[in-house]
Amino acid sequence: MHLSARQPFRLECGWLNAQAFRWKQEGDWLYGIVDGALIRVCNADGGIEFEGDAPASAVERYFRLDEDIAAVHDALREADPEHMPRLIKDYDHIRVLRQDPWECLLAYICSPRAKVKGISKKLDRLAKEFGDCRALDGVEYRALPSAQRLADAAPADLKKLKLGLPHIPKTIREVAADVHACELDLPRLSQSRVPHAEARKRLKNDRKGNGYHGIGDKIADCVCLFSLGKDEAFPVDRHIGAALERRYGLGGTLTSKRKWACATFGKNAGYAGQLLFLDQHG
DNA sequence: CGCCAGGGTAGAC
DNA sequence: GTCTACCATGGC
Repeated sequence: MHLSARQPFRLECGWLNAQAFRWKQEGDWLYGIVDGALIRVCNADGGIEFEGDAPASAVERYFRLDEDIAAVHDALREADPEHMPRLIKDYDHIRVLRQDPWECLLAYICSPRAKVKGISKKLDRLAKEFGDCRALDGVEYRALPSAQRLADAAPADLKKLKLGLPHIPKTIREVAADVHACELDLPRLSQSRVPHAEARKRLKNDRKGNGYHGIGDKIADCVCLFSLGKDEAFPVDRHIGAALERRYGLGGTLTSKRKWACATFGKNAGYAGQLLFLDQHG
């Protein structure tokens, strides 16, 4: 089925995986899971072509095809006339995705001190061990496991997947249990009336106010931006930090850099960060 | 502020 | 082949 984009849009495995990690290219098609269903997508005149069992509305929402990206670009050019025009020229085809919040949270818990490709492999191992099989025209693919499935997983089975830093299996189990019990209510946090600051605080701490080990500002902001629709979130990692120092002469802590970006780019800070990341990253 | 925590991997040789 | 530095980090 054809879906048209409101403004310039082009799929590429590179920028897709910099946010969502699990899209796979096979020939002209990109395979991935949207709304629980395996789909394949490719670029088509003025938009994309997709096949699979996900509703068209879910695919449109995931890629944010109906977004008025030109208005975002206008605001960013005005906020920073020195750097943004060139970045927008090079990356006007990308969007900030709207992923499934649980899958996004799981992915970024696995992200610290790993490269994009390494994170993809960890998630593939999780999907192979615990996830359900999906198929499309003979192509098989494993979905990421549900929160319930991981909350019930044996710690040893999680540990053997080599998910990286030692705290990660325990954090996954704790967060999965809270998500499943709706003590960490991701659907609620995705509502536009829930402010970014509240969503970030909820992602970092459990209901008793104890911090989840390994979920700090950066990971919480990635989930806010890439799955909860908080476009003002500005996750600061090594690449973004370096870009801000090089382009804007910024110094200081990660928090001060984040605040500078929020003050400069306002409600579109997340898009600015994504442009800086792609430019810095390659 | 400094340091440390797996483990895969890209790049140098 | 193998040695090394580095990685969408956070906690102490």
